[in-house]
Amino acid sequence: MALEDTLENYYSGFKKISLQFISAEQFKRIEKTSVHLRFKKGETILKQGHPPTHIAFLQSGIVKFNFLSENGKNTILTLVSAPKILGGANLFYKDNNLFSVVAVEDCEVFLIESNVLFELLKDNGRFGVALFQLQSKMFKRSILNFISVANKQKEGRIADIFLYLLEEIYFKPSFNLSLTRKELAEFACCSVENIIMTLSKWQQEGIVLVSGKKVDLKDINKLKQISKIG
Amino acid sequence: MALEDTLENYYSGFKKISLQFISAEQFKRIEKTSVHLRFKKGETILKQGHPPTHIAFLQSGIVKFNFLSENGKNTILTLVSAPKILGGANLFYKDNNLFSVVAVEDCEVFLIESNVLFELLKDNGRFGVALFQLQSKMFKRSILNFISVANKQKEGRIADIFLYLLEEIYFKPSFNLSLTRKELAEFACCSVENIIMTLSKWQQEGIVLVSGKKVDLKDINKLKQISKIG
DNA sequence: CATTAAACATGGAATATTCCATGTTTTTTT
DNA sequence: AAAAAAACATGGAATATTCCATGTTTAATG
Repeated sequence: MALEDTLENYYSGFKKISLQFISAEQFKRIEKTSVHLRFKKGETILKQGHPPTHIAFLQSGIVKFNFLSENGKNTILTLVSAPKILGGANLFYKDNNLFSVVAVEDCEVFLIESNVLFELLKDNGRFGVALFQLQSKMFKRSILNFISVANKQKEGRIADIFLYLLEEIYFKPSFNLSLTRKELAEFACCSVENIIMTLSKWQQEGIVLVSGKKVDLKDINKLKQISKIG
Repeated sequence: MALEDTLENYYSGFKKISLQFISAEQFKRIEKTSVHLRFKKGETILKQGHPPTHIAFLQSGIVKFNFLSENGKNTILTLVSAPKILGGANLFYKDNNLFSVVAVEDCEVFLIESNVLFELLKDNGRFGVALFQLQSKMFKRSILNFISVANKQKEGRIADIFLYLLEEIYFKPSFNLSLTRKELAEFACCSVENIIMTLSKWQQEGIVLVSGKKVDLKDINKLKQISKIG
């Protein structure tokens, strides 16, 4: 297989979406000023506070959106799996990046210069609307998660993030968790102890089967019920 | 003053923004299918769960973004003062409205058919980007508020919403509160008692002067400090 | 203007959550 | 492979928050 073909596969997701709205020629302009990169688990792709010089298209892997508060506390705003356009609230926002994007699994990323994409959007309303819609859809889940955090107590919140992992990240009830207990706590906005105790409790009740990073959601209806009660 | 002139003033804010990006002729297309409405305090402008048939441009007044959870709990996602384009996450999102928009002060609203605006955006990338940026800016504060709710405890959260009221709604330290204590609680995600007790405490400490709906933020630096500590 | 409902206010009991101490297991580094 | 560091796990004390009971004030309604 020629190098060209391999590269082709790298950004095929983004290219496929783009070519629905812009010409091959216009896409070449994006290609020329873009780079393909691999990030290892734990590496930062976009950094909070930095100027939004790049938009990232996530080709493969899983990333977390990380917000570091003044008081040093970390919050995971959302977790996202490929293929997705990243850049988040930063995408169309002119200020410095509101949050960091960090790999929680090895990732392949297509880094696009934001001003190049931006210029293209000005003459391609449909493309802009499409990208905006992709963003909005992604953030809807994030907003719902926040509402969960705001209104429910720990069990309901933890149930919500496991349902999120099932429905948006792993797509099956049995998976190898990419997040540590600490990260789960940062996602559900509770203490690490809450995560551990709740998982132990659910294990005893037969709702989940947990062993280290291995997770098996045994009773999804029960999880949904816990989520609903709050 | 002729009726025409009066109407002109009604949607001047939106017209002014729009004409930077689209032609007068194109704006006429929006005008034709749009209506101007007044909403009294408490009335719902856009309803959660309804199809997103309209986008609202808020000409004057103050509105809250209301989310009603399955368990019956209400959350105020954000508070917004005119002039602003509403529609929220709904604006570019195809699903039914994610939340309600409700007047907390008497409002003047320009209701635009979303498919008309949408069609226009397809041929006017700059206009779309401008609207998207307005949205993103509005939601940035909302995201920061959520992070506050998720990470800080009640005093820090309540400090944050009063700083928000100062910086984004009333623009001066002394104002007539549009929200009830219950609504403040729904905004800060705590109990009504927390709001009342905290205000009493701050009153005694000379940080604020509260008497019914009248609020005077006496020591803004102290509020910022409370916000920072969490 | 009397009546009713809603909003405001206070304090203590009940509950939820975090913090801390301690120990084990797993992963990473040398 | 040993040592160090990080992650995982448990339970009780300390703290934060909500819930409940009760009463007052303010706003809405017939």
